[in-house]
Amino acid sequence: MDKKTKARYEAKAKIFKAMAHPTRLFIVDELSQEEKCVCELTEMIGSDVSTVSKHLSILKGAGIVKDEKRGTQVYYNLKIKCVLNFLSCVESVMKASAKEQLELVI
Amino acid sequence: MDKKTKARYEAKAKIFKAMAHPTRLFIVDELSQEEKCVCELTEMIGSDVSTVSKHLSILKGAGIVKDEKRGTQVYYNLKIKCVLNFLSCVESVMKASAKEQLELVI
DNA sequence: TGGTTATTTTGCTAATTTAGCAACAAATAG
DNA sequence: CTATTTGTTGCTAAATTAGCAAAATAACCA
Repeated sequence: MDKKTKARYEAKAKIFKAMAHPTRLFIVDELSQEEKCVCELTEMIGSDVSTVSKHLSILKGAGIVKDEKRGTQVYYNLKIKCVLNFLSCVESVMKASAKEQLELVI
Repeated sequence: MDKKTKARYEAKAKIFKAMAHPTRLFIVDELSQEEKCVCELTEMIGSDVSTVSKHLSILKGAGIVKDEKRGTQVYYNLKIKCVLNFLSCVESVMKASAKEQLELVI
């Protein structure tokens, strides 16, 4: 595998990694409906603000969300809508696995 | 967040995590074209067989690929085709980020 | 049976990721 | 200017993951 191809796979993996955390998937889901400030997300999630802020900066670094400061608050928006398609596929993976499991038992 | 919802996000995250590695993305890409045995993938990837086998078992555990033993060899197949749609979205995330970067420089 | 090939499992260490407290920074209100 | 609200950053401990190497398992053939 040449260097460029390898670098491309690494870059793609980084984006998957950014989504590969339950809290961050929750954030993406919430932001798909409407923008939210860090404080709102923090309350929903129930972790420390610093933890939530860090999750958001990972999503931002991956180019998945964007932020906008308004007054003392920072609002986050979903930047790339197609990531939602990921989620429906993931659900179909889950369904297929569950179905198989079930068939093993029956 | 209730227990069930939390568990669902964790399950989804697991699937993302399974894809969140350059080698595993490469494997998914290769398998999208045609089935391959562990030995073929190992040669392409250039890591230790044990490492490749572990990557494959992670993809299998996530329900993304399936295996089939034929003689002494184990062939792997892509089970869920829609994961390929992920990849095109990931590419659009990458393009958008690169474009932004470029605009900062110009 | 014994030896060979293909794959998986296990043991181990190094590297990465995560959570949350505490300190710091920015914007605003009084 | 000082206090308050909101977020970010630095740091540490705990948990997870990666990858090599050695041992174990399985199928095949002489």
